[in-house]
Amino acid sequence: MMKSAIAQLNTALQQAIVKAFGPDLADTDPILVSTNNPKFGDYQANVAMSLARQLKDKPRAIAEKIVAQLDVSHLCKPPEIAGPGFINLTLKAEYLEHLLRQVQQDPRLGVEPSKTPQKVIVDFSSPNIAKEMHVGHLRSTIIGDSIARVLEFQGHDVLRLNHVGDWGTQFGMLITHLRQVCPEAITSSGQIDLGDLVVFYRQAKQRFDTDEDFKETAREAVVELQAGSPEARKAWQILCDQSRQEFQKIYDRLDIEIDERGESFYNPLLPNVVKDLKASGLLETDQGAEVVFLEGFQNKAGKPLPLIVRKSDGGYNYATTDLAAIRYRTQQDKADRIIYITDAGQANHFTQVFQVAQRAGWVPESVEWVHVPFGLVQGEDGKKFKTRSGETVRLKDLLDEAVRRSRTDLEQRLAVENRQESQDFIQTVAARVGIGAVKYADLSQNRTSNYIFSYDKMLALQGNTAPYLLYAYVRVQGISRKGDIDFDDLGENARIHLGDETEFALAKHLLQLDQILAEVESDLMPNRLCQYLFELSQKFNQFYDRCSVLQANEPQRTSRLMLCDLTAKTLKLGLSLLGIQVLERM
RNA sequence: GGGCCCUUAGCUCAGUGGAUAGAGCAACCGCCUUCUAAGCGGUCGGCCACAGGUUCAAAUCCUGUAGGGCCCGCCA
Repeated sequence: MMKSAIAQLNTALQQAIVKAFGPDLADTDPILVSTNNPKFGDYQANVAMSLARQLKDKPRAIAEKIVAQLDVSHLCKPPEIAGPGFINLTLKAEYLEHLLRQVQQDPRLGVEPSKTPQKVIVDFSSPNIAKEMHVGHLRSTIIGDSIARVLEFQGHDVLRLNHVGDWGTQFGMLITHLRQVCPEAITSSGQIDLGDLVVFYRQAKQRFDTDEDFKETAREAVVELQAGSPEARKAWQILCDQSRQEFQKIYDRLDIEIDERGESFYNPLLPNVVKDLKASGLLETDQGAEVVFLEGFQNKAGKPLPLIVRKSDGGYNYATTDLAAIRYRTQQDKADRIIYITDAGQANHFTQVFQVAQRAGWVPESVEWVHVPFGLVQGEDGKKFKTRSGETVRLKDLLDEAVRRSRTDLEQRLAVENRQESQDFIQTVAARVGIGAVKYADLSQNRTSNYIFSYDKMLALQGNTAPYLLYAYVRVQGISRKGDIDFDDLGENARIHLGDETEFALAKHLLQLDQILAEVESDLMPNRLCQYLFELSQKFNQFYDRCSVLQANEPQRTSRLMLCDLTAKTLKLGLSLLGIQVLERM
């Protein structure tokens, strides 16, 4: 909504510049930005300073000449010139009221879908078969889901892909080990749970690292599997199914949808990847391995670094799989934008793989490839997040703990306030708040930096947390219950009239949703949406504190009800794009 | 040796060219006969790591330095 206001102001300023200084300046950018302080109005045009040298005049004089030609009276109060030559613009109340009215009648809250919808692939989560999901998967899963949700809302055709680690040497050792110690686990399904599997995996890994004979047998098992032996194949299938069921439990809890397309999917395509690299002349043999030498990457001796696409033992590795995936995603899926959500440590790998794909001519110019990196999850000591005994934290345990703590907080509050609530209510609120807190804590940080994980901070009842935002939403629902208000039926003549400064602040913020979503769409930074929603909640709480709603006289009462309704709808939509569900009461 | 990222208030972090750098937490002081005080207001707190450069304008862009993290040939 405010995007259109900016566009109109931009055009008007450009016209004024031309009127003042002639057609030579037709393409001048008015440098129109939001102000950082309400006392300077809503927007400021900074163009006068930038033109000073070119026009050989003082910025303030230039600003005056522009303002003399500027006609924005239908949108703004009279422009003011301040400081060295800023042109300050303040939107009129009537114009804001008009915009708010439009937003309220629009199920998309004034956010227009993209005019150039794309086919987008979001590659995220990607746990490994036969291993538990742990904190390391948390960020990819949560950030990827949110980015996918925003892009879907913006009208793009999004394919959410789970590139699970379901292939490779680990299956050789796992199958070999299980044949010896627990054969029933790989002959029929449902015999062992993932916890057992993880233990077996650990044992297998240890044997693989220390026992040469075992290592050899495991290698043979890999070959067997790759050759399609029915028995090995079945074992592999069972292991995958078992893990898949466990992953699904986590995804269900997190309310995340994702399509599995694991590494094994690309298996049949790998030989052609190498073959085509050879045909393109990029492939070289080095120390028995098939490699492509990279441009701009050097090893310790200063020689070009190779990307290995076929190991000396003839096997393929993750680089090969990723190359096959890039090719499949551009050529079969016809993706316009491919987004990888992985930790920052893989930045080199992706740059390298993409370089090779590009040099091989597999990626059209029009396709945007983007690695969305994120930092490590650290404990409160700043070190890698571990349990007290030094183990990796299982995602399941992490979520359980968040919900448990959220439940304890809630029960204490109920006791203090002498409230009686059903077990069902307690369970639902604890789960939504706990899971929401985990998600919000992660999403609200700039993802590129490391992230210090703290239950206490994420579940804090005040500050930039999920509970704070959820509470703002609940407050609106409280008004609706108390006043028996149907927000969808406020009457034909319902109008917004802005009076108090908190009403103006809230109204202007509400109208910025479209800009924020456009930013997230291009920058892929969900923390901007978090920041927006947090500020919205703050502005709502300020309004709530200053302006009584139900006790107000008409037409103020209806106007304020509309502001409440818009706030709630915006919070609900925004939170849903973060993958967080709201509550009616808490 | 090479590459990527980070360094902003006591703590956790926003802020990728515009006015006196912002939140939250922590500390201290106020505000519930009134829609859930899980709230609101206020006080305190910063050579934006350092040094140069570009610009009318730099926390923001460029170069260099220091400190921290991560990655770098057959794991993913």
